Amino acid sequence: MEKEKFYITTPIYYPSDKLHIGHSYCTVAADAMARYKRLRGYDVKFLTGSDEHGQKIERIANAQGVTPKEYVDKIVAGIKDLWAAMDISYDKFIRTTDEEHVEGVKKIFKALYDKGDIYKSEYEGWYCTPCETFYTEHQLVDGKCPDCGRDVEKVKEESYFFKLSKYQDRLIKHIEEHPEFIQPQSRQTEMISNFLKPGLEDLCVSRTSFKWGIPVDFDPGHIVYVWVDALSNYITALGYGTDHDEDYKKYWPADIHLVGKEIVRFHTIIWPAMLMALDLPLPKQVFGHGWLVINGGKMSKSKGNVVDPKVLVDRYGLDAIRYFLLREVAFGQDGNFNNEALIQRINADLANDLGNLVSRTCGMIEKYFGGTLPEEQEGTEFDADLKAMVSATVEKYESLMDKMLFSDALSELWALIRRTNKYIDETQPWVLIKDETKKPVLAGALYNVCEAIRIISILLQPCLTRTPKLIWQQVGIEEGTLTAWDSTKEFGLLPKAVSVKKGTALFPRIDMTKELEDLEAALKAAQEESVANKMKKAQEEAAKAEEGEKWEEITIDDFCKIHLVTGEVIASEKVPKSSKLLKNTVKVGDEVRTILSGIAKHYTPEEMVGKKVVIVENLAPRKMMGEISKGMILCAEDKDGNLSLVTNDKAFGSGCDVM
RNA sequence: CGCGGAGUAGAGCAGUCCGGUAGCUCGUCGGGCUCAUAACCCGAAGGUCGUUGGUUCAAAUCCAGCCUCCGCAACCA
Repeated sequence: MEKEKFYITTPIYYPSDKLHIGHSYCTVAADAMARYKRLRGYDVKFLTGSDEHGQKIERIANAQGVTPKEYVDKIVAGIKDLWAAMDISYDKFIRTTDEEHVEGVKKIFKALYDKGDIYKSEYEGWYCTPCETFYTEHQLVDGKCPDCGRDVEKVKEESYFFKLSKYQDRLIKHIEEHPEFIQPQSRQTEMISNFLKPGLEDLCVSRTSFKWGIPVDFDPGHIVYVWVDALSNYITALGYGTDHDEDYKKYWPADIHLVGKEIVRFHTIIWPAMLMALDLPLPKQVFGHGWLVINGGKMSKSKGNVVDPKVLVDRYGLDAIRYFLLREVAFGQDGNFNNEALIQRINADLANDLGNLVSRTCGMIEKYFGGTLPEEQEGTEFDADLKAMVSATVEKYESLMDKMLFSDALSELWALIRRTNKYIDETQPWVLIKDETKKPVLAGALYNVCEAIRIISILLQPCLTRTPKLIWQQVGIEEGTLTAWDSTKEFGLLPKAVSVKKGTALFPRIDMTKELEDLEAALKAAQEESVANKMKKAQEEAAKAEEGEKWEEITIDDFCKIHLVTGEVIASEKVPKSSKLLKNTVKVGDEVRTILSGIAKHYTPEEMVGKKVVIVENLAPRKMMGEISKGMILCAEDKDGNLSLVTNDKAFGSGCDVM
């Protein structure tokens, strides 16, 4: 009989830096699901990979003095190492630089073009040469560059567009008729009300401004832009468009695209529209999971709070980290990641509940029976309740795992672990051992505990990849029929004469206060090594060298290029929809000008009025949030980012030169 | 009125779709037990469910308004 297939994917990650715990989160979840389905007897295809093209990669590689390919090869090797360290059981790792992917994308692009869903358009716009940027008519300010205020020239830029708008109605219909398509539900509402209902615009699917990508083979100079390139991976990885497309025929459509909430839009609008255009079936479900946030804030390189999963795995072991990721956060929602919660989970759930259960059980069997239970066993009045709990847990666990509710599934499993600990207390082996006639009862009770542990260990397998085997070694469970998934449905399969061998603690307890400091230091050290950090440093040095700001000596002539003058703020208001900007009306001599400043978090508009400030008079005008700012108000900034206006001591009026 | 998420015990969350005794984990306190990784088991204290109003016999849950936080987007001279 042929097995039922199950195709699950993670996003393909962008190798502009080392991956962080957020990537691990998504990938571990996909892995747990893939393992679960395999254990349930499915023919599973689990795909992950890397999205390697684009301008950003091109730039980083340039800055590091290597070719883009050399750069991504290095990063991808690191990603694969990480997945190996985290026991990610992917069946295929696709790289968008793989030949089969490149060929597939070219064919897909051409097919869409031939069908008329991709068309070439002459995008007319304005170009500012010094800024190297295109603007629409609408964006210009008084017919000049909104950025620098200089003249712009009219240019025509060729681009290919995908007729996304054509599929709008079909998309809405599909989403409404398939409530399971976008999960969780809240994302569906968001997609419809935020993007589909307001109307879709055709999508620009080629670029000429960079080279690192897949060329449009019928139009040299054009590079396939991210949408068609990256999203197609889900089918090119299966050999779509080649002569060996058996996998495509077998596994497509995907059962689940697991993605972060920030890219739900691409996967539920652009990707399905592309598939519709290609006359291919749509994926059955797109599941948008939440983010791991650090103390309430988003994890980001600029905040320097990125957590390196490798550090955690090295310190606490893989299963501790996998458990934490799957257990701590309700899947689909954002969840807090912090070191304290991690250590608490390890101590409370893994060390105290699970680890100690195995340890005390083996300890007693060794101590009371020399390591092997006698065949002669009797039941106790507490058995029925334990057995009922075991079979109820198996059922609930399966049903929750089917819905990818990992946290709830583990929560149920841990209730059983606690129940098993309680069973030991109920049966009181340490009392039974004192009465020779109670030996069969004692043996029976310990047998039941071993049997519960056996079933628990089987259920753990999708989530924890190493602990189940360690448990089997200690409790003397032979791998095979006794560890098959379906064997969880029968209590009492373990041979009566269980032989145990107590090993080292599965999860040693961690000293919280001591560990927190060490962990923090280790995570900091790892951040120092990130590409972003290196790039930032390099940029800072380059900036210092090139512009000679702050540290390099300048001549009086250099200084005279900057015209500083006193001014007086005569009015100030908040810029709507901006949290940082104040729009100030400043009197400078006889002139009154508008200057926008990013100081709304430090000064209220009321405080600003009447301030005698120092401004840069001859700074090129700049447009921000739809307003033109002419000049710049000087502020001092301390190391915490607090701002203090530079004023003049004797409160001279406006229009005085500052030198 | 750009979009979305969140506000429930000291902390982190579930419950909200489908109104009817407010639940879980950690922490705190008390007790039990001693096989075990200072563990395990039992019990207790602790909540005007952000706020105001409405619907209802009954609202954490439904409706309307408001406040606060977070994210997206935009932006930071």
